Amino acid sequence: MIKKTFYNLPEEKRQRIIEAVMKEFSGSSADKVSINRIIKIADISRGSFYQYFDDKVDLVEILIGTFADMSIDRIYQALQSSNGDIFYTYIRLFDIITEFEKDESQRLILKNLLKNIKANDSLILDYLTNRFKGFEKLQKIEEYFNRDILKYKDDYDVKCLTQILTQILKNSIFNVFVSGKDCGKVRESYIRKIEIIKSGAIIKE
Amino acid sequence: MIKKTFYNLPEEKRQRIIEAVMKEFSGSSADKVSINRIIKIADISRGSFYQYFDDKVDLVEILIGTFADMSIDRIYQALQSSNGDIFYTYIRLFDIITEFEKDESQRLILKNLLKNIKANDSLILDYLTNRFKGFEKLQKIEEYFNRDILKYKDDYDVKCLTQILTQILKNSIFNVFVSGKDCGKVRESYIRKIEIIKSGAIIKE
DNA sequence: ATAAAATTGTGACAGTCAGTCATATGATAG
DNA sequence: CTATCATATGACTGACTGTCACAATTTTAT
Repeated sequence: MIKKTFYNLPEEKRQRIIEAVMKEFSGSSADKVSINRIIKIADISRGSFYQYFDDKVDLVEILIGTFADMSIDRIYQALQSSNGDIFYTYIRLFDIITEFEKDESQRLILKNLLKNIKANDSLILDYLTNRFKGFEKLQKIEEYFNRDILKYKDDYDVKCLTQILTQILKNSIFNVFVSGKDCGKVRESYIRKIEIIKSGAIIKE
Repeated sequence: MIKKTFYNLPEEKRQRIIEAVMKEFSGSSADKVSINRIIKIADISRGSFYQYFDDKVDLVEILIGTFADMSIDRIYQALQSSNGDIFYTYIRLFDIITEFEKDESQRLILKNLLKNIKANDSLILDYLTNRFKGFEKLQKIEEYFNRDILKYKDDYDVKCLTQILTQILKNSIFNVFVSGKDCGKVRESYIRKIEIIKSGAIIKE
């Protein structure tokens, strides 16, 4: 948990720390990140660091929060404009997240961040979902989806479907940022997968 | 890379080390595993350890290899007996892997192993796929699947389909071992997801 | 059998790290 | 002016990994 002392800090100092964290994370993957180096770069004392943060996890939270802040408006907009089409929404999500690939610094930070994230960690997408919970009108992303076009309509089915799509999205994002695969090709394969999920893999008899 | 010196070791000593590794991994998650403790338990010197292994990664390889060895026969059998039904095969894979949940020690090791595995790490399933490459007659698991019942038949489509199924399988395995969710419930949801992928999520018009 | 060479074993050591704690400094209020 | 509270500091502890010069052992050659 990021402590309240961090938010009490004068803007200048807080920014200095955030920048040091970003610098460290663009050079080392999450498990190699050194608090020693960060306090050196940010020019704060060891004791101070532990007065602001519990541990490295807090630093990850800062970074993910930063990325989330940068894209939350566009995601909100994508949800609004998709008219409840769950498949279209997931394609838009991919595009919004891979926007970060264009900025070299952001790409590196995301790479190092994702590289060592635990396999079942919630990460950005779930972080965003949590953020959305704060929105008055939304409880879950799922509620956005128009069920009229879906074959299965009860909550359990919709949940299964979003879980499948989220898994495929996560995996594609990893292929782009961590494995460094060509974004266009990954997108192509991602869309193909969505198509399969949409219309089914077996022939109708 | 596990060094050849490790395999030159007398059986007794090698077993002592493997047991020490298993003991350590059943008590600590992969990132907390201590080489110090392992060499103490196995009663070998620090220098020796580094003559057998490069680093912790090798220990993970030992363990995954052990689990793979335990299940490879059953997986091979499952592939043979499924008559090329890719969906049935993936359900069998889930069942074979979750067998390990019944043994408390194996459950703990797998939990600690999976907990910190990098999100896009190959893991057991891919490890097994690689093993299969060693088999004379097999190149990839995919070649086992009968494409006649599939709507899409070219290589690209089959690859996309197996990737989707593998992702869903991985996620379900994590839910069982790491998140500690009820195996029966996870299985139910896993089968539901396979059903959706199989027959499609949208209504036919 | 003996010497030489290759392999394996050893633990002290250097360098790094995270987290703690007694103490110092600064700010605020009575 | 002093008491209280919030913040800052860096030395310190204990733990960790990977290395290296040297010792012991086994293998090979003579």
